[in-house]
Amino acid sequence: MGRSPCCDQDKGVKKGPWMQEEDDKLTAYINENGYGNWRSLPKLAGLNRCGKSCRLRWMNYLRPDIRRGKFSDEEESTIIRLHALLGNKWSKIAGHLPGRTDNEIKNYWNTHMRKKLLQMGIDPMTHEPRTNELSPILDVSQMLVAAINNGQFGNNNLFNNSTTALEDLLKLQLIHKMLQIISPKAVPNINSFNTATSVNPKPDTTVPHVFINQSGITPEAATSDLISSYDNVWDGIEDNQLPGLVTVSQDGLNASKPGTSTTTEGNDQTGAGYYPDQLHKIPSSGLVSVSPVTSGLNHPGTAQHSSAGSDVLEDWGKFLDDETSDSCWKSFLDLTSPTSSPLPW
DNA sequence: AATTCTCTCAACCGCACTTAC
DNA sequence: TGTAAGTGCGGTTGAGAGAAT
Repeated sequence: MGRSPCCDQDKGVKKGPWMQEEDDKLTAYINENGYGNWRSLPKLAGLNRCGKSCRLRWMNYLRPDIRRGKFSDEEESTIIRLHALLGNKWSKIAGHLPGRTDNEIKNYWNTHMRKKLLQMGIDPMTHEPRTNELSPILDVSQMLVAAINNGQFGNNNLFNNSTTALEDLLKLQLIHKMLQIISPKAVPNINSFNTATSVNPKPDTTVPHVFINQSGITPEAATSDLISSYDNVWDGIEDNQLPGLVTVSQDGLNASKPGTSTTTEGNDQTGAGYYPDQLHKIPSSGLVSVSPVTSGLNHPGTAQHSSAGSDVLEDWGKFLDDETSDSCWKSFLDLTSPTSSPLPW
């Protein structure tokens, strides 16, 4: 079905800014009769306007419950979180902000908040750190790859369900780094580990010691410090509590297993690497940001975009709406919500 | 004081979805 | 079931205001 022509488009109806007299006519008519059929309303109200124009004027300006003025910090935070969840669904976002119109929110986003996020190094579309800000995540994931490739986990014990203290530490550090990027003020500052030595877009896996703790603290002690810093944030961590989990295919990663050649051409050792079983399930859309364009965390250093984001969005929406959920991931999300701690913006 | 530039936001445009027949 | 009318939505535009030169 094609587009239907706009009502009265070619009948010389008035366009442009509304006059006070027109506002009065429209307000008076709707107050007395309500609104229902916008197409017929202009004629009935004595207005030489298109019905769409009348609807827009009423919805965005004349409605009595319109809230005007500067957006509050709380409203800003809400918009950011909802935009991360819903994308440019302005009317849906407006539904969560009483008195605000989709048009107003859209304008505010495009003129203020986009700039603000860009200044913070956050991509306003994906809500993910822009390339440079991903480096800490890449650092840690690269550390894992380097450690695995160089046998730092011992006799491949990552693959027989045993867990080393070092492995625990590295995993926790990876999550911690991600949380720091998402909300620097909301996560504890951990001084006991200082593993990332440089930002290296193409990690040198021939240097096995890059992840070794510089301060000499043992992995066990560092892990203990990190865990205690989060108190009960970590409580109840279990697999599969986050909607949109994907299982990373080892084959799809062009992976190399530990113990195999590290120099074979075409066998990617430089960041994509091989993910141990324990790390196969990763959030397909990041911890907080959920947008139609999702991050390719399964391949650090590349920007893999998913075209199947809608299902994940729905899952996230249901997940976040589920008040009964006691998922540990919800704890993470709550950690960044304005009700529990201030966001950096 | 005049001109130019930048920013803001109300309004428009056109597509897509829903509803009615 | 197909079609047209009605409506909603998101992207874009452009006039006006304020800032900068």
